[in-house]
Amino acid sequence: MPEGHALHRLARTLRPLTGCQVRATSPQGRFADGARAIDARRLESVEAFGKHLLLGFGEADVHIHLGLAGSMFEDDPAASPRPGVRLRMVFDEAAVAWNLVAPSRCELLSAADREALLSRLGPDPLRGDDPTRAFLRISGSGRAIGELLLDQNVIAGVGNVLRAEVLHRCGVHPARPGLSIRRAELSCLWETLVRVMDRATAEGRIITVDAAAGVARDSIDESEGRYIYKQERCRVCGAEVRSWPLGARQAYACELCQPVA
DNA sequence: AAGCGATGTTCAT
DNA sequence: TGAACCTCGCTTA
Repeated sequence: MPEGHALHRLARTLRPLTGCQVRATSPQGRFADGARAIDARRLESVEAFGKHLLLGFGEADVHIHLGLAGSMFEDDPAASPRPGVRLRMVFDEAAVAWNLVAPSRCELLSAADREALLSRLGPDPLRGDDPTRAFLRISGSGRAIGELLLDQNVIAGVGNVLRAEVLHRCGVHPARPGLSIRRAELSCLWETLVRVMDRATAEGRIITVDAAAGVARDSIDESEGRYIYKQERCRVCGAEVRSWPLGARQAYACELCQPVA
C-alpha cells in the first residue's frame, strides 16, 4: 500500500525500460482503449510525482494512481495474465512484462492534462523540490498540520504512516494549526520527510526506528520499525499512544513527545 | 465462508 | 461528513 516512496521506487525500476517498445493490453477490459492507444509505441519517459506515476508514450502519458489497493508486478511475457489485470505491458526487448492491478486511476493524459495535474501538486520531498510553497501554505492555514500533511496539494507523496512518524520525530502534535508551526519545526518536518522517504525508497518500506547495535536492519519487523504508527506505546518514552480520526484517517500521537502547545 | 480494514482519493449529500 | 471503489490478507466463525 503505497505512499510516495513506493511510486518513486517503481519509477526507478521501470526507467531502464525507456526506449523499449510495448505490447499493451487490458485483460480486465477497463483500459482497453488506452492500451490500444499506446500499443506498439516506445516508452519514452517514466516519472513519479508524489503518489502519481506517469509513463510517457509519444503524445500521451499513462497516468497511474495506485490508491489504497493498487499494485504493479513483473512477470514472464509468456505468462497468461490473471483476469483482473487492468493494464499489461509486455516489453519484448527486455523480456519482461509489467502488470497493473486494482489502481484507483489508470488513464491517458494529454500534455494539458499533465500540466494541470502537476501544477496542483505540492512540492515532493523525493524530487528535491523547494519546500517554500508548502511552508507558506502551512503558515497561512488554520487547518491542523495533520490534515495539511495529507493534502497532496500542500506536499506531494505523504500518506498516513509518514504523517504519523514524521510529526512524532519532530515533536509536533498533529492537531496543531498550521499557522502555529514554527520555522524550525517546518524545516524539521521537511528534512525528516526527505530522509525517511529516501530511505523508504531504497528499502521498499517505511522503517523509521534505527536498528539496535548488532541487529541487522533486514531483520526488523515492519510493525516494530515505527515509533508511533499503530503502536500501543511510544517507542521513545513508553507513554500510551493516543489515536483518533483526523482528516479522514487515523492519527497517532504521544502527548508527551508531541505537546499540543 | 464471511467480514473487515488498509500506507488513498473522489464524489454525493 | 460519509459512502463508494479497487484488491488482498488477516481475523472470526
